Formats: sequence, C-alpha cells, structure tokens
Amino acid sequence: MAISKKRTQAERTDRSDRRMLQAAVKLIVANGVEKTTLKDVGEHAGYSRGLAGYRFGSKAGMLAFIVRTIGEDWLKDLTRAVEGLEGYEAMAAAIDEHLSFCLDAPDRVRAFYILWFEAAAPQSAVRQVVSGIHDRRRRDVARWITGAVARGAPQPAMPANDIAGQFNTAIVGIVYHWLQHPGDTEGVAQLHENLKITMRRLLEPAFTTGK
Amino acid sequence: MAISKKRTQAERTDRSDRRMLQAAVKLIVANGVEKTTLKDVGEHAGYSRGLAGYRFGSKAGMLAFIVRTIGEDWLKDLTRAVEGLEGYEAMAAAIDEHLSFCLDAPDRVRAFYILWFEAAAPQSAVRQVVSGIHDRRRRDVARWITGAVARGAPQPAMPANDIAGQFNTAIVGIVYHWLQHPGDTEGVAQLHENLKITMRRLLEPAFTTGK
DNA sequence: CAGTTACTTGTTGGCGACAAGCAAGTATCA
DNA sequence: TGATACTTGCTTGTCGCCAACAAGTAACTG
Repeated sequence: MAISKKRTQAERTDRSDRRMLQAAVKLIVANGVEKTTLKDVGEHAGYSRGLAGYRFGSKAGMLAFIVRTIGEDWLKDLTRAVEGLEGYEAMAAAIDEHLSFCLDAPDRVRAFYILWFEAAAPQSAVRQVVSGIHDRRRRDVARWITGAVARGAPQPAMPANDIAGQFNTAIVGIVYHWLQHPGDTEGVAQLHENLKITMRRLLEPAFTTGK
Repeated sequence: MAISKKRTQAERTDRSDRRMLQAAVKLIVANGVEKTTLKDVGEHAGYSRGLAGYRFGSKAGMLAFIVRTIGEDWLKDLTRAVEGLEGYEAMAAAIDEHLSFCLDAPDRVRAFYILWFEAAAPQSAVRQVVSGIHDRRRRDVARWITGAVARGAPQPAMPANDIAGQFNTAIVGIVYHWLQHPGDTEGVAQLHENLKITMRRLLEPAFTTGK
C-alpha cells in the first residue's frame, strides 16, 4: 500500500498473466480442465470474472497459453541440462532432468501434461503447440545419437530416428502413469531409471542379428 | 417396416445403446469429447435429445460406458490372441494384436483412446475404468515373463514387473502418437515393430553388468 | 388391465463468448 | 510541469447453448 501504486501497462499485464496462470494451474490440477471455468480463473487471480476470457480470447486460448509458457520453461531447463552432451549421456541427462522437472514443480508440470493429453482430442487448440514440442524433442534425441556415432560411438542396431521415437513414446507413457498415480514418486523414478537402461540397450550394436 | 414391429424391452435398450455408442464414437472422433453433446448423441442415434442423458445419467456416465464397452471387446481379442503363449512370444502377439486393433476399427479405437487420455485429468469418471484396464495389462505382461522364466527361459536383466511397466508405458506412448498423427499408419506400425525389438532386448539376460 | 420400463418434453442454473462501458496508464503540446 | 486526447487493461451486461433433472407419455409385460 505504501510503495509504488503506479505500474506500467506492461507490468500490469505481466502481473495478471502470471496470476492467472498460477490460478489456472491450481484449478486444473484440483478439478480438471472441464471444471475449470474462465470465471474461476479470473476471480482466483484476484480480478473480475471476465478477465481471463478477455485476455486469452477463449478458454482454448488460455489453455494454449499455459502449455506454451510452461513448455518454454521446460525447454530452457532441458537445453541447459544436456548442453555439450551426446549419445547416451545426453539421453540420460534428459531423463534425469525430466524427472526433476516433474518432481520439483509438480502442480505446474502436472497441469502442463494434463493439457498435453487433452491435446489428443481432435480440433484442439493446444494440439499445435504440443505437436511442436513433440517434434522438437524427437529431433533433439535423434541428433544426440547421430552426433555420438559421428564421433566414433558404435552404430546402434536401430536407426537413430526410430530410437528417438521409442524414447519419446516412452516418456509420454511414463508421464501418463504419473498423472494416474500422483503419489507414486517411487514408481515414476523407477520408470525413468529403467528407461535409461532400455535406451542403453537400444544403443548397443547388434552383436548377433539372428533369432 | 414389414417385419417384427414388436421388440422386447431388453432388445430396445440393446438397440438404443448400440446406436448411441456408434453415434458417440463418430461424434467424438470428428469433434472431440467437449463438443460432443448428449443432445447430438441422442439425435444422431435416431432418438430424442434427452435419451443419452437419461440412459447414462450424465455425460461422464456415457463416456465411462463407451470406454468400458470397447475395453471389454479389446480384452476378448487380446485374450484370444495370446492364448497359450508366454514370454516374448506372448508380448509380440499382444503388440501385433494391438496394431490390428487400432487399424481394423480406427474410429472405435480412436474414440476409446481419446477418452483414455481424457482420464488423465483428476476427478474423471472414466479414470476408474481406465485404471482397471491398465493394471490388468501390467499383470498380464508380468505373468507372461515369469511364466516363461519358470519354464526355463533365461532370467531377464530387469525384474518382470519393471519390464511390464516399460511395456505398458510404451504402448500408451505409441497410442498418443497415433492420435496425434491419424494418417501415419506406417509410423505407428514401425513403433509397434520397434517395441518388439526393444522388448526382446530387455528380455535378454545381462551378459555384463558393468558399465 | 395394472405395473413396469423405455423414451420424450419442459425447465433451470451455469458456462463460454462477445459487446459495451469504465478506469488506469501514455503521448503530445503548452 | 501539467492539461488534454488517446490507448490499453479490465469489468459488467447479455445471449445462446449445454448438462441435469423432473414430469409426462408411449411401449412392453405379467
């Protein structure tokens, strides 16, 4: 009350954006997307019932904003975590970072992935955003592998692109397990750990191609 | 018009159930769950706007019905496909059957999995049903492995339960890819094929445990 | 024909969407 | 620096549509 009553316009929007994001995350994790209303988001953020709808244009717009924002945070974390690494090392670091990502800010990431799975539905506004993240993940993984091979690592039994595909689908599946079993930190950690083992095995060259 | 105007009560409900299921699947695949209204389902099935709501009690009830029905079909198919098999053979058969399941009745299975992923949200009525299917899948896979080991197959490097977990999450991830890339039959088939390879590798004993 | 069950129609509260208005910040010119 | 016009953030009023439920009608059953 004492300090700086005046805010710049940009500060105002930043502030309300952040507050609404926070409120939306909380509500989505607690009640699911369907029961999270624009009205609730606005009011829980300390504004009127109309702000969320006005700011994001539509409910779908708000959801897309959430996914984009949290997705970008994750991408920064990930990039930092695997910087300079290649091959299995990069994949292991990415897996570790993903686990931290989930455990460090559970609500945020939980909401992110709830929306991620909502994007499985047709005609979803979130779909584009998710698709972009997904494709990027895949390309990154493939590059880690081919990079390592270029530097002398043994040629894996499966094409790099296929391994990247397996990696990606595995992560998605693990996340699904996490969403369905919120308390099972142990199990989620184990799935991450086992994925590392699986990936290491996939990266091994094919000793004997026979049955 | 000519034949049998008279139907038994059970026949009537069976008929309307089937018709509404079909209509719901069509609408969900076309427009997503959110935009599929009880009114539309009833009317597309050839009844009044109110029937779906009356029959299933609520929208969530209808969705749960759909998942349960299609899930049971799938379970029957799967059981028949892996009957008498164990270890890797059973897993490979299950993977093949799953691919057929997806490709044979795309709309049905698509709707099934769209709902499956909606169940990732908290407080979902579908969640219980999905959770049951998921747990059962996991137990089955673990049993295939331990069964094979009991009959003399080599001890895998990873506990049977953990392999089952990897298997399950991989399937879920593959399905997610399928939902996001409806046309990519090739890619989906490849992911199934690669999962077989991955599983075979996981079932191999640990030659050298060292790094 | 009495009772039950399948289905339809009427109604209500709540949500998303949009439009119009109000208030807080910003630019221009003195 | 300060008054005025403009822009942008935010709120309130309203509408159509949906899920949910209640009350009614039509079709089967014993």
